[in-house]
Amino acid sequence: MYAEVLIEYNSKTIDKSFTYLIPDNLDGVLKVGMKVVVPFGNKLINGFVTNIVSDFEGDYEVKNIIEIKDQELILNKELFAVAEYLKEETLCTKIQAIQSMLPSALKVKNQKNNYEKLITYIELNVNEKEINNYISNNGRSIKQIEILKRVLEDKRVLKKEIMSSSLNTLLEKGVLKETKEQEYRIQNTEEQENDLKLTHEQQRVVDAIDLNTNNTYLIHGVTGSGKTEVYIKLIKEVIKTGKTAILLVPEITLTAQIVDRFYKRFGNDVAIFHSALSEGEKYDEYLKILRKEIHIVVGTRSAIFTPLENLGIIILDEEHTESYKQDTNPRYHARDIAKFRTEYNNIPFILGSATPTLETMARALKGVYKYLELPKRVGESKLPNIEIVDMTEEIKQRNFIFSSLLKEKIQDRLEKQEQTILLLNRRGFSTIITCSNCGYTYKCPYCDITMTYHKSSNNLRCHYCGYTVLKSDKCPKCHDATLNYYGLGTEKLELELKNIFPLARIVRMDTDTTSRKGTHAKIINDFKEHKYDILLGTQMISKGLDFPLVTLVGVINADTTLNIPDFRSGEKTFALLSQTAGRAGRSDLEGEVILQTFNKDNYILNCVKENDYKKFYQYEMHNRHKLNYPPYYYLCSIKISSKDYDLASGEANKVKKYLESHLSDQTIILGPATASVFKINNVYNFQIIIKYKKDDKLYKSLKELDNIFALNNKVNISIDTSPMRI
DNA sequence: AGCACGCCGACT
DNA sequence: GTCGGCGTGCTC
Repeated sequence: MYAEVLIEYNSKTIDKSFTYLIPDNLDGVLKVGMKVVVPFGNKLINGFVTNIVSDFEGDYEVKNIIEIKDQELILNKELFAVAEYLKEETLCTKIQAIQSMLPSALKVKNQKNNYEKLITYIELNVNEKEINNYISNNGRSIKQIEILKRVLEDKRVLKKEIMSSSLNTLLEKGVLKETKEQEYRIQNTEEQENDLKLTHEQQRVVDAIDLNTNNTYLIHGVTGSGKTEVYIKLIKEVIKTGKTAILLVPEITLTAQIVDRFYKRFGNDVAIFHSALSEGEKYDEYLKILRKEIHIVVGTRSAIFTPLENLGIIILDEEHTESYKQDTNPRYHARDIAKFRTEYNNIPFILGSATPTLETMARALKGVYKYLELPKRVGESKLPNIEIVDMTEEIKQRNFIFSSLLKEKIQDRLEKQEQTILLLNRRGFSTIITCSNCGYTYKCPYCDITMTYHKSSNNLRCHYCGYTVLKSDKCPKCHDATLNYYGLGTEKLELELKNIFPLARIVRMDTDTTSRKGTHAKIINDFKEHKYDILLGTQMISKGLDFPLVTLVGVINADTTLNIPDFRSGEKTFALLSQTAGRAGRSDLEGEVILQTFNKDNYILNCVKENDYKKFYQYEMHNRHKLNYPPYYYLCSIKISSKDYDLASGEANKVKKYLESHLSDQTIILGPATASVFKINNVYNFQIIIKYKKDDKLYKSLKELDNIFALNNKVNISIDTSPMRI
């Protein structure tokens, strides 16, 4: 028998399987999907068995499979299908697809194979009578007798509890023996809680979902509307029938709280995956799945690849979140993989969000997805009241960071012993120019995105289409000479806050203060227990957190995300601000939100204020239609990069010509333009954007391009078929 | 990916 | 005359 093996090397030139002979000792044992060691060239490397065949034709000599690695790991049929889909969609190699689906401990190249955490027990090695004989002999130390009695009584004792030289003596004499057993690093210790009674609205949503067909549902529920309870109920129904479930969540701020809740409601039936887990922890969680010990997976993006068999439902919470898109190869979106798996298994796919992406909402309104709404918060709590503060006026009164209204409200909360959350939108580009007097930013007239400043040439460029204007000395709108780079850090904000409120207990949460493992959860817990009055942070505080005492949310600079050079900046701003506002007033205390801005008349900010998603949707859809953006057109982005400027630019132009001659006339090809990060590590980046509705030749042409550049080691090409930002 | 083979420049 | 540059091609 022969095995076809996919080799660990990730290269376009060997993206195919190689045939090996199955030696007698592995005949019948070796299965498709196993990881094996094989000779390749003059080395031993790893690979995956993709097929087993009885005969083989070829004029080369086949070598033997050496051995099986990671005995428990077997890629099932579905996973292979997912890998194939991933390869086709993202233009990566097959092995890279498989590689990205596995936890690092099981990745194909991994040489280490002792991830199992073993704990040692002590047991009797001889029968009780002999032990008693041994004890009754003279000269046994008190310590020895004590240990033996303990083991006689408990039969099995943790070694670390009785570790001593006496124990070693007993082991050497062969009276006692060691046994090792694997222990999972993560074990649920939460107390079990009973199910909550769903509200009528929640129940209506649950009832509307058919668990036996492959429909996609959008649950559009405002912040605090109790989506998680709906998910729990659905999953309960699914596992009742013996099937399994995957719940995808955004990054860790949210995972911690949701995981707790799942442990409380599903006990040990849950495996978890997120970036804060160690390699060993992820390995253990993966084993629980392979051993079919659990039915539910809760995790971030990569959890969509977990090999749960007999899947019954996939739920993608906070559907609009960007972290579902991987921005390194393979550039997949978890939503697409989830779609694929739900179709494969003929099961429902649930998308949940308070602020769905326009793509999803458009599909829901067209009836492609079933639309389900949770328009009200659970219980007594109401959506917060939102106020917009005009910072151009405040600046005249020398309030540069905090408006007088925000200061007043914070003071009020401090007195009332309630809590405040302050959001600082830090993701501003330093290469964006804003008028600090009126808030004006340069926008491309053709693409409606913020233009980026290039210091060397003192001009502003659109990195979608390449349109360029010279930077003027004065603001083109208010003619004030205050055009500058806008930037403010959380640290500075914290300092300023301490000056104004010296007695307030303030905690800051951003990438600087949460880099160490566990600090994240600690800040959140401490804040929840009211050890602090004010939580100050970046985007990471905007999602999913539930603090009953928070009644005030302040957004310091609501504009920053509006000015990100991206056609989705409006959508992102709406989502971020709505989500952040949703942190206020989640209990019976009423919440209030203050948005500080230089653009008080901005349409999107006013949609946030009125909490009107539909209005935002209409407005933004109109923009997208006008400028041929999604959901009206699909996008694809191609990045061409090289250390050599002329080479990069030249190849980029060739790529454009190639596309123009190969793609449909209906397809729009923009660029090449300088990419949003034009020069990084001395590498120049150019970008071409493709907008298309339907183009049968697209994937074939992209593949072709990719293959051409695979042989070019001076110029690199990177294709993203579902770009989040371009 | 890694390694061998092969064909042209400056050196013990 | 040889050492070594990296372009090309192969690995079951």
